[in-house]
Amino acid sequence: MTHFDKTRYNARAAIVKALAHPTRLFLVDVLSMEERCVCDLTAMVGADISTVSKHLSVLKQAGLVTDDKRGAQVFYRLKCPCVTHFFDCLESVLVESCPTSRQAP
Amino acid sequence: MTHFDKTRYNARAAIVKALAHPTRLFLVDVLSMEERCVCDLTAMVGADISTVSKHLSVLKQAGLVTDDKRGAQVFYRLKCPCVTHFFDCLESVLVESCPTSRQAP
DNA sequence: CCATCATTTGGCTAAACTGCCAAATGATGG
DNA sequence: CCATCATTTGGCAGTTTAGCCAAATGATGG
Repeated sequence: MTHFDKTRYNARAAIVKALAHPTRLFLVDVLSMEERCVCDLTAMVGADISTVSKHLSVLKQAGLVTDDKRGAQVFYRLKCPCVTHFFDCLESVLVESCPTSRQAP
Repeated sequence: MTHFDKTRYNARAAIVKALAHPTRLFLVDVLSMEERCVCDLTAMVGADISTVSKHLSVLKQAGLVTDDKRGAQVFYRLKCPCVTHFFDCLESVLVESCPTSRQAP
């Protein structure tokens, strides 16, 4: 693995790490539909608002979402819609490894 | 977020977590080409063999790879080829967030 | 059997991550 | 200005993760 490779895989891993939490996956899923303010997201997640704010900042730092302050509220939205394809792939991995999905007989 | 949702996002996060490490992303990338034994992978990664073995077992437990013992060697291969699409998506996120890629003027 | 090669497992320390509370910051409307 | 609402930041305790070494397991070939 060359130095160039290391740099590349580190960059990729930074993005994957940002997604590697159930709450953050949920946030990405919600934001893929439409933008939302932090208080709405907090209500949906059901955790402390500071916790949700930190999760959002992780996603933001990874370049996955952007925020937009309007009045006292901050609205977040998904920056890269392609992230949604992630979920299709995740589901197919889940189906693959799920004991109920058998190979053809 | 319902209990069902929580379960679903936990399951997805388990897979994403398994990918959330540069070495494991590298392993998936290599294995997407062809199967490899642990010693080959270890040489490519350039870490202790026990470290690589543990990374592989993380990927295996997440259902991303399978292994196959032939003689004294263990060969790993990618179980779900769709994971490769991940990388395309990751790259586009990187391009998006890269300062050198500007918006249309 | 024994030595050897390939791999996994146990264990340990350092580092990173989570989630909550409390406090700070910022905007809004008297 | 002051009180209030929305959000972020600091900080702490508990949990998880990473990577190395050493030891255990498993197959192979005398």
